[in-house]
Amino acid sequence: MRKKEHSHEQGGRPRSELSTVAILKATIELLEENGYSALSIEAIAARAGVGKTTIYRWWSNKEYLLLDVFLRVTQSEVQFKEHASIQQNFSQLLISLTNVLSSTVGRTMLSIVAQSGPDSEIANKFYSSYLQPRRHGGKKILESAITKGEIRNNVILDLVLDMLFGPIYFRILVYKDNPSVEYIESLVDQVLEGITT
Amino acid sequence: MRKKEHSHEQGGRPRSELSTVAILKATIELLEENGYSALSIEAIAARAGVGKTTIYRWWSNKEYLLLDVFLRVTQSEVQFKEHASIQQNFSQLLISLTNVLSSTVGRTMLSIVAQSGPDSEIANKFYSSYLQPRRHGGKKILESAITKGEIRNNVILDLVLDMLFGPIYFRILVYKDNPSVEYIESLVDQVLEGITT
Amino acid sequence: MRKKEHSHEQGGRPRSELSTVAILKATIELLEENGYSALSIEAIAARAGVGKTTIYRWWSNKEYLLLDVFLRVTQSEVQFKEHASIQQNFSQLLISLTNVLSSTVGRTMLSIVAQSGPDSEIANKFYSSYLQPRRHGGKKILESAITKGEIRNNVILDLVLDMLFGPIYFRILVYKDNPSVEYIESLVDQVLEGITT
Amino acid sequence: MRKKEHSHEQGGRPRSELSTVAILKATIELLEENGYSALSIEAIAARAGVGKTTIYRWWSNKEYLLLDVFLRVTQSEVQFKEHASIQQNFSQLLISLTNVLSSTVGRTMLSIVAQSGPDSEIANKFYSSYLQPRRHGGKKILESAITKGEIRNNVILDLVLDMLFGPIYFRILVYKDNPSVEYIESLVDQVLEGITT
DNA sequence: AAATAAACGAGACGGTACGTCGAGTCTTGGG
DNA sequence: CCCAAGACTCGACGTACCGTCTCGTTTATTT
Repeated sequence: MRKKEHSHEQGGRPRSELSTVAILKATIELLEENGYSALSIEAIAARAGVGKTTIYRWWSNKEYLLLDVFLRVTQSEVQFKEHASIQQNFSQLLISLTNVLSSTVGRTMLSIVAQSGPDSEIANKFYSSYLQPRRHGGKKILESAITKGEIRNNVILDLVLDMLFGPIYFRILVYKDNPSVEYIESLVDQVLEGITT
Repeated sequence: MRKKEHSHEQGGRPRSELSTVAILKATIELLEENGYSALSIEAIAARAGVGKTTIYRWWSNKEYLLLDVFLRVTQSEVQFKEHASIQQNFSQLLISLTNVLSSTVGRTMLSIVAQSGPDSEIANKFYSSYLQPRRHGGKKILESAITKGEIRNNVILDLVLDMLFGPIYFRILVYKDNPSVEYIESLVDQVLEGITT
Repeated sequence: MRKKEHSHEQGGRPRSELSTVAILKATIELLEENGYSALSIEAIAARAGVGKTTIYRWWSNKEYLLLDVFLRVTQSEVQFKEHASIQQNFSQLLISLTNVLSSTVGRTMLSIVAQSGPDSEIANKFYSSYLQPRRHGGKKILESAITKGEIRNNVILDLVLDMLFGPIYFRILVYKDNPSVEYIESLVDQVLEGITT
Repeated sequence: MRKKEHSHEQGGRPRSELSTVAILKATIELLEENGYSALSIEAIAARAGVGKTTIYRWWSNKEYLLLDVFLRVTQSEVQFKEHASIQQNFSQLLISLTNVLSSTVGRTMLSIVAQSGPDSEIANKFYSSYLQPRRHGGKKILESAITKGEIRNNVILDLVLDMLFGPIYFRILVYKDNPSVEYIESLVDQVLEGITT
């Protein structure tokens, strides 16, 4: 489970922002250098010049630490442009997703989720904080297009979204072949082919 | 790397089939009971009534052991029926794939692949022994349909295959929601929608 | 080589005296019960209720541990009584030596030294911490007797000391027949026979 | 315990002298190269080009193998010259003893004996095959001298022998300082000093 | 200013599992 | 029946990290 929120209402030394940043920085560095399997809390603490206790005080374990790193690194907005075409909107969404997930931190985060069990809190945090917003953005694009009559109104939205997102995850996670912009555009075109009016 | 092939041409006690089977059996049992993260070579050896050395003699590490377990469990044929419809052929292919990959061993194997680096030998073995054959089966179905004129001849085969396989992997690996038969049939229908003549 | 001295000047949890004592106690117990050859660090750790790491943190290996046990057990003074006779002084020295070396810990320590190479650090520690002081005590007795004119002044001191100590070690180490008080007194008498004026 | 005698009366392949010699040779070589603690049956078998089984068929363990090596290497006679002086007889006896025991094999054998328990079969074999004969030789020298009236007839023979042998073992085993010829001659002189008429 | 209180670095602690080594045994085929 | 080869079970090795636990110290807020 995740660490209890520490409030700081009645006295005591406040949490050190310096340490926090050093820890996150060390985590990313060591991850890039040696990969997730070789990543140890002890090494992070040493590199960050921090006691192990400080890490455990704020994060329950490596996975929560990685989740935090991931979320801090990828705090970009999900924007949806009303005036752009469906293709453009989807391409932009998927390209930004690909950029994030094909980074070292992104791939690591994905593989943690893949590793985790069905009701894992970490996976749920990842869904609600990262995945759902992007998926919701995709849904908005589709609904807007249906309203405009550009897309058939009898399509199963979740299925269509899976056809758009699924191949991206698949190529990154399983095939280790990060999708190019051309790939993404072809994918969007091909999916739209089957659902346009 | 993988263990060197041990030949048994001149002399020496032959490899014990009994031990081999006991190891594989113990691995599956412990995996089902406690999950991959709690799976240790020591526990496998103890459960199998086998020395640790015997495990390390034949498998470099847990991952190769799991790969071996996976491949022995899933040695089914990829059949392709000429007379069945494209829908039927694809549905059958994806249903069988889903059954395998959503099992405990299957999901574990997938997450090992997800965890592994880009040029991992383990991932390559998994591709060539399991993934490629299924994908090749899918390609054959498509090509046959193109020859029959049922599918447009300007579609990008690999992309279409990604649209079929991708969502399956995605739901199993990331969403932990194993695809139902209905889901798979809808998926096949929706993909075909965009590529039929 | 021996473990580096750990100081505890700035920070860190201090070394646990409880664990240290438990380890030394367990070592002695297991040694008495099963002998040195059956003595394992794992068993000591288990018996002492201590992690193996804690043992390895403070002692490089079984031999240093045994040396430490030996020295803590045998921290007796080497006293030399001016008013007693040479015979009495030597008998007392050799009896106390025999008592120590014919104990389980003592014999074990001796056999470790016997086993060790010519420039072994462990043997040197044993010499300087235990052997040399007793030998020095013997030398003092001889020199005092020479001054008093009771012993010829042309004897080779080291040789005489070897004639006193050698038989003791020999009987304990090789013949496994611990010298009795009578044996020691006869030995002292016989040696003195050849060197008195 | 020691290996049962293998008779070779009713057929079967006879014991290979070649293998036996190769094993003994390999044992000595590896002992000289790396010391006793690093000496393993596996290494001996490999160096000798011999199966481990062959070693275990004829020797119960490393210690018996070493004993065998020792006895084969030191199969010299204990001669006693009637016409030589007591000094000369003892010096010769102790010098030859020193030469044997200060060799690598000799020191190893001694330390095995030192290590062993009080009723160890290996130690007993060593006594009866090697030590007792030399000691008996020493006793004969003393008795002959008493008969001749050169030595007092009230000395305790075993004690005198201990005073001669003890220092030698002591210096080799504990002090790792092999006695020189001069040392031995001084020792013999000093001991005789106390027992001559 | 003093007292309180929490966070900090350091690092020792009990554990678990690792991957390796060697012991002594067993099982082949071959001499 | 011996032998080389080599796989077997078993037990211990010494190492790496885990997550927890003291320490003495530092940095705030509250009295």
